Amino acid sequence: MEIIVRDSGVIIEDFGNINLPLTLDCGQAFRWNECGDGLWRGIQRGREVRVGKRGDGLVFYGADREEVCGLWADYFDLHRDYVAILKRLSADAIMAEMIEKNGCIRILNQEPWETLCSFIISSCNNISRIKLIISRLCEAFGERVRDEYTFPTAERLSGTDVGRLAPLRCGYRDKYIIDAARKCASGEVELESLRKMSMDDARAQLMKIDGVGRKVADCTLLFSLGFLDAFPVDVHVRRGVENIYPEGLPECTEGVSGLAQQYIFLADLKSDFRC
DNA sequence: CGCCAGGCTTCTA
DNA sequence: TAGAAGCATGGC
Repeated sequence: MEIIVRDSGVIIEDFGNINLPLTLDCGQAFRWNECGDGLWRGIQRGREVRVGKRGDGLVFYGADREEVCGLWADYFDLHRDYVAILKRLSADAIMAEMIEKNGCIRILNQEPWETLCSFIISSCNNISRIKLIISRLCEAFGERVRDEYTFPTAERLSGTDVGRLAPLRCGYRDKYIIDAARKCASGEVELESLRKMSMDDARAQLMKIDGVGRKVADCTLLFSLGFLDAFPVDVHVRRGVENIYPEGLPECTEGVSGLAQQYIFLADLKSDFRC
């Protein structure tokens, strides 16, 4: 991975094919906001950064070289060979068309607790309101870092009660957030240990939490724990598969179906995504 | 007013 | 074991 430090920015070469808005602001992560000049501001694991594309590379502002190579390269899944994966997926003509038209969507490696809690909030909800509730959660219970707030830890939330979540206006999901916080903080569910389990075992652990069913569990496995073959099915993916692949997913998606899922999800979410 | 949103739990047959 | 009802909220 070639790194260039220039003009207070840290540039990683060769990842300029990433589609930032589709990766950061289309239902996978909920805390990125465009801040002008094609840059996106976000915060992860307590570190705030601005990221954008510069020519053939990705540029980061507000982080030093070490943090970019460590935290952010992992977050953007830069150690995985997407050129090879996208080439493999392109064996299917429709996948090839969606990839050609929309570029490289990367599957993020987000902090697991933030991901789990965010997708508990996502249930039967729309993306703009999910973002709103999460921003209120962070302002109320997180810690201020420059222009952003950290995502509150499970430990922090396990010490509060359902009543104090009322200002979030998150509806019936409040009790699920508290249950998840208590089970994760107590170690009844050990999120980090899920990485080395089989996908089925890891999913079963997550589903011990109230408000976590198959879909929320699969989002957590895919968007934070490195299970690229997790395939969360929501209303968009169900409809997208019925429309695009009524005979079932093509064979080329095996092992990387989570990434294919994201293209299918967006195809249905944005009706103008594919054609 | 009704319908929908990156669902889940509980009840019922 | 499958299917429906109920659950909060807000945009359209």
